[in-house]
Amino acid sequence: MAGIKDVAKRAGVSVATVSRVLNDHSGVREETRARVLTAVSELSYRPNTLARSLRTDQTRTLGLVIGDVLNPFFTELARAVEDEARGRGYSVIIGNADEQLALQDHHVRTLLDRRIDGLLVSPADGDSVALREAALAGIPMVFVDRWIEGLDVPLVRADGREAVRELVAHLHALGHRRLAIITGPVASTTSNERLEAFRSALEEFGLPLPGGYIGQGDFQTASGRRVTEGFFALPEPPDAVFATDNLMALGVMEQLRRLGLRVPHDVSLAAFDDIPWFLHTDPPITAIAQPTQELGHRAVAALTDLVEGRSAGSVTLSAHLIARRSCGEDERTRR
Amino acid sequence: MAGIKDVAKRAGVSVATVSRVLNDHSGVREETRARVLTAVSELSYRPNTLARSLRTDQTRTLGLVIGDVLNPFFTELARAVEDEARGRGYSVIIGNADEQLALQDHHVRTLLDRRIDGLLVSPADGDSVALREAALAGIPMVFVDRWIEGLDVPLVRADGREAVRELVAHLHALGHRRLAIITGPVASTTSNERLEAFRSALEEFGLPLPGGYIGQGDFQTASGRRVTEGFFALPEPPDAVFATDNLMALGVMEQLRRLGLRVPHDVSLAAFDDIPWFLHTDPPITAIAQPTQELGHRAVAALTDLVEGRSAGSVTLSAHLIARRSCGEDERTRR
DNA sequence: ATGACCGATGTAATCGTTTCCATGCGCGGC
DNA sequence: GCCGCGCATGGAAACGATTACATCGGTCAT
Repeated sequence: MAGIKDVAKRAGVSVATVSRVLNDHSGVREETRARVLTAVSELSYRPNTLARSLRTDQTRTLGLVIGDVLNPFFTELARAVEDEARGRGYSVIIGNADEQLALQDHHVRTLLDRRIDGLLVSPADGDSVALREAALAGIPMVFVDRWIEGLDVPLVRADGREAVRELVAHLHALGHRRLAIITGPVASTTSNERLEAFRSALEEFGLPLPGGYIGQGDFQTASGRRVTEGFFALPEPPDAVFATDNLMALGVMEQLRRLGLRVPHDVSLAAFDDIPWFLHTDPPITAIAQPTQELGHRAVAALTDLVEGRSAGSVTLSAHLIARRSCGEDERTRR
Repeated sequence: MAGIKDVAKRAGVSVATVSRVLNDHSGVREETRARVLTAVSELSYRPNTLARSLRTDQTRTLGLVIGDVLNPFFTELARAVEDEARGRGYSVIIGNADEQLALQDHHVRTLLDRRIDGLLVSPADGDSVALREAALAGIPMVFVDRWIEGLDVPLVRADGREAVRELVAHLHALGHRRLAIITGPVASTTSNERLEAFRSALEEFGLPLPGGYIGQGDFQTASGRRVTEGFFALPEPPDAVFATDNLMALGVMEQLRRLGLRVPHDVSLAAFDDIPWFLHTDPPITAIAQPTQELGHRAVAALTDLVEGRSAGSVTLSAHLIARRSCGEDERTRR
């Protein structure tokens, strides 16, 4: 593979000059620049980014660590992040944590070893040594969607609390009184926020939230199945289930089908995170939608601010309820 | 950030020795090795992969360019690829082509600029200059799922032809006679294979395939909507539609809903690529399933063979039909 | 006693860039 | 006619690792 020296030789100039035209610095005679450019294209020379980054100490690359690449919410986020980053002249390297702390930390370290300029992360549950160290070491870093308490890192997210309250009101209006929730991992910030909002909305409506109606999930499909199985082994199963992400809602549907239960006839279902398929499921699923793309765009904006030496603050957007038929019929959903 | 020199200084040895213990070369006294290791952890030193790769001319990184990150088939593939690669000591950098030739080539070049050791790609439609050059330049490369004619690059894929024939037989048995297909981009190899298999199966069953029943899509949702709109503007619309990927099937459903048409009552629907949601749609969708994970694993195996100097051959797996209710009821699907 | 050899370590070249500094040249002002 | 200046360019030192080769004691066979 041709290097800058080959280009220099062919153009009859020094490597310094080649570098100058490549990074279009001023002060190169037009004719020289042209000679270099032809040499570049004749050799189809491409600069070695490794060498370049080593020298300049910047990679123009952002790392993105997501919870689960099989979760449509995260892929939509990743798509938005990559688009925005590309527009700003950055590449993105995605790490999929598969909701596992160890795998997340593996990716964080790998990305740091590559000397990425900044890190965008939606941290998994638990205390991440790698992230804590990175934050302390001053790596430009922004949390998106999920976060870790006690770290001074800007956060871009959607506040789902009001939408959860709306959801509870919606379920209550439809006559449901035994509402259950499937949470994410214990220490998950988003899941806890959703649980707290759920709990306080139930209180507001004078409804109880027995321990048995709080199912411990992990944001992945299988846990939705498992928790649902538990719910329906209860002497008095819930009459509505709220899954705090879309993959667990899928698990719920799978298990209900296995149990021969119908939505919303036997039980209602709602999910956090709206995805295109929710419109076409049987029945269409009521969901809380986040402005996923804007989340991605804003997160990249914040991160590049940090990377380029500007300061960045947290951003909170809002989520909203999209009522469909999975919680029963009312005047809004019947059509 | 600490460098190898700092470690050397702290351990009271030369950088060469540090490097030796880091890459566990033999011939370092046990006590020296221990001293180095403590220095490493005290400084929490991590080798700079840029420098390392520059020197050794290998990155232990594979590039993966997929058609569309929003397509569950590709994310499942990406997941499998990353798993397998990690097991073999490689990282993966994903590039999302969004089904656009230009974006695909952008990613291919970016990956090559990063000096990845090998490239796994599911090429988009059309003549890719970047891929052609890479193949000619001898970059270790493997195609997965899709391919480009005329390039001598191993291919790992599933042959869908038999399954498509099965699908047509299934539709025919259910009484459908006006079968339509939504293809991918014109030059897409997989889409063409599916179209040809469809056409010859129709022939076998004595059914016509009028031009109006061949809808030109692009593997993305919007094209499914658009083509469906066209089908139902025809004087005699089809009674069954076969979408050659899952995203276009989603588009079909969206448009049918808009038109107030029901599946399978008004029209049947089947898709290539099975995804978990197809079980829960209204009605569940008949699909042709590929062994996606195995595709990913085998592709990585082939690519690492190439990278590590062994030879690699193409692999062809098979796909199979999963009949559900979206094509109407028969004894297999009723339960 | 001597030289060959071996094991443990250090020195320095190298990978492909960028960039600081030096150099050479032409030109205008005096 | 000389000085100084600016412009275009080149030389060489980094960046942080790996690794071929040199070095240096010490051991052992002769």
